[in-house]
Amino acid sequence: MQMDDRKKLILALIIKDYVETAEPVGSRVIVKKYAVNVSAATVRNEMADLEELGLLEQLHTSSGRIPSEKGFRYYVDYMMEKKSINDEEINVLQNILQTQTYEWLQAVEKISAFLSNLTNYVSFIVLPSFALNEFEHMEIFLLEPGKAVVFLVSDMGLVMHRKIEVGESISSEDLNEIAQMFNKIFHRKQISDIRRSDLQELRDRLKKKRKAIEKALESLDSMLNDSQEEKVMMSGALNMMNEPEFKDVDKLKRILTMLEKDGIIKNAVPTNPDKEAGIMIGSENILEDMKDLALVYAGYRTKNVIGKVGLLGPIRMEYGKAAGAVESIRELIEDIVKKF
Amino acid sequence: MQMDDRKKLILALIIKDYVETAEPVGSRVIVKKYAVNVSAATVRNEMADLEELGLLEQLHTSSGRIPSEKGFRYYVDYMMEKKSINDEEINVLQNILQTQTYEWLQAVEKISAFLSNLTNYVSFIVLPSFALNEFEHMEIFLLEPGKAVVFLVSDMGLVMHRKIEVGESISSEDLNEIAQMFNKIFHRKQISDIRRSDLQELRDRLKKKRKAIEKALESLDSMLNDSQEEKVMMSGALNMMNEPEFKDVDKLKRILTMLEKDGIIKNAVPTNPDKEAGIMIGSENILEDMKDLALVYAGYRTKNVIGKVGLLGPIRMEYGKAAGAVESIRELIEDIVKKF
DNA sequence: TATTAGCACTCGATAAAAGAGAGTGCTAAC
DNA sequence: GTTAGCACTCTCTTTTATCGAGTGCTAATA
Repeated sequence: MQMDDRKKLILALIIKDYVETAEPVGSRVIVKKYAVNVSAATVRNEMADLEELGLLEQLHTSSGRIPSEKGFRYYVDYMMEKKSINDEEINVLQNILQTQTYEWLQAVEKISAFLSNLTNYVSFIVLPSFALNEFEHMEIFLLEPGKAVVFLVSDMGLVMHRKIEVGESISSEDLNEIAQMFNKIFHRKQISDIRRSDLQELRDRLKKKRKAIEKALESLDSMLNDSQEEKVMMSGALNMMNEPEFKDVDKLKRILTMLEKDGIIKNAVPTNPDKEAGIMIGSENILEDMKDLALVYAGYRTKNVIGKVGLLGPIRMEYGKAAGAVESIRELIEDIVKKF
Repeated sequence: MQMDDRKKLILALIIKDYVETAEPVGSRVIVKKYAVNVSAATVRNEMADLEELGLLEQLHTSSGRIPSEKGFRYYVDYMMEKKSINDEEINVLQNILQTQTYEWLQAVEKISAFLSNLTNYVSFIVLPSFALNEFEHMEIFLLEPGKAVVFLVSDMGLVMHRKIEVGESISSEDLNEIAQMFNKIFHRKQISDIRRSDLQELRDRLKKKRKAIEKALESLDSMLNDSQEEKVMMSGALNMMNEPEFKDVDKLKRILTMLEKDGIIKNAVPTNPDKEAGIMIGSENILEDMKDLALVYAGYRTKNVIGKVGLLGPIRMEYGKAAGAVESIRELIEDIVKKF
């Protein structure tokens, strides 16, 4: 059996209606609500065909049809139109970013919130691991005798700081010297290339300021470790509460608990995502736990590193809108990155 | 009518059972389950008295009794025993803090998570506004020509940083000079005392490095603004899903949406909380939106500033455990503060 | 040959009725 | 003051009846 135009139309209408109402769609609805120029009986025949093709399913004999995962897949592959975010909305966001953010991380948070508000799905942004970037600069300064702060800056402009305790006898100049030494050795190295052996070498060179150096090394080490992981920003998790498929508290609980779990999203999104939005529908998802959800994602590039941005929602998702929004935001993030 | 010992016992047992089961408690349960040495009929008489006193209520004529808000209040005021966290658990937390935290904020996050895990309620910690503390130190350094980072340190050990753009011609030494100037003027001032007039004065003094100074001032200003607000850490919000009173998604949604709202907790907790746990039950709460919840809170002091810590849960709360936990954590926070 | 009107049938959803059971309040006896 | 006994109340669960949306099939129609 072949898909002809009428079958496509009916599939599209069923998806549209189902996405809107979350209810099975009957033949009458198609004819009346969408003013299709054939009778209900004809539509029923087509629906039976679509079911045979695996694109629709019936919850029970006398219910209307709902799109199957395969049905959504067909729609996404052959019929979907992406709806980009309009300029007005982008301007709103740009405005927020310009007036309210000073840091890259803060900006990411706002963007994520914006994306989830716009779509009413759960949005996420995965930040490329700091570890892939280059060591740009470090600095140590004395707060008071015995206490100092270590700063680490990557070329991406990420700044981290950590307080350390040093010997009471250590002076500002000592710390400066240490910092300069560090900078000389590490400058422009990939942070991930800095091995413990380097650190050991350094440790040997300066005997005198032993404690201070140890502590500085420790703090660097911990910052590196800390930043080795990709960070994930998620927002709008509570939007899931609005979806009728999760109106049962236990189901909702499963979903929200899962989303809260650290690293779940990192693992859910394929590595090396493209600029084009990728879509995973229900059981297509990598993770078993996500078989009741749909995922729309894309990758953004910052220098040589790839970050991810995307949306999570029910299988009954507005894929066109979601994909369009994700792609728009993906582009916007790349622009923002250049600024920071 | 007076409260005698038997009435107290029965009230306590009803509360205990109701907290445990979330079901109305009948006279038989009291007699059988808790091996009280009187007959069910006697208990019924006492229950009728307790109802007359307003400490119990009945959902309908033939249901068991549940404690009223007034009943919980009586219990809390006259009968509750606080259950502190045991040392073993405290050790677990201490361990986490020592091995996994480097920053005050990080520590607060862990503590809050610990508190919510321990009690299965929603925990929060309100950080005293940075603005109340003293300006300790600032530093500026050059990242690359035209770009610099400004650091601000308070005596509480809070460190903030912000990137700024300066003129290409500005050298490291210039920035140092500016920083020293700032430090001289502001050292040990209450951050909230730093007025724009001070900033203006400074601006006038150094004409040459105009742009750099402007930018540094701007960044300081924005950091100060940023930190003027109290920060709130909340964790375990999803614990609400476990409470039978919120098994209805709409109710749950109302609660979670409210909790997510920025500043709600800040406003919910009375100012100047004591070391002793304070308790607000249902409609005793300041905020109308919280009339279905109970709040247990205490204040911790850091130097001259007061922070807040507490728990939110259903009215049917284990008040003894909650109050004990909050007070233990309150103390622990004060200890931790001293370290940082 | 494709389309459609007509109709019996299915099955979930809602409503109404019946029954069970937990718990009470009251009375009278201890 | 306490308690056994008992009628009564009211929710909750189960059962039964009814409704109606939607289907699939058949036969008529264009």
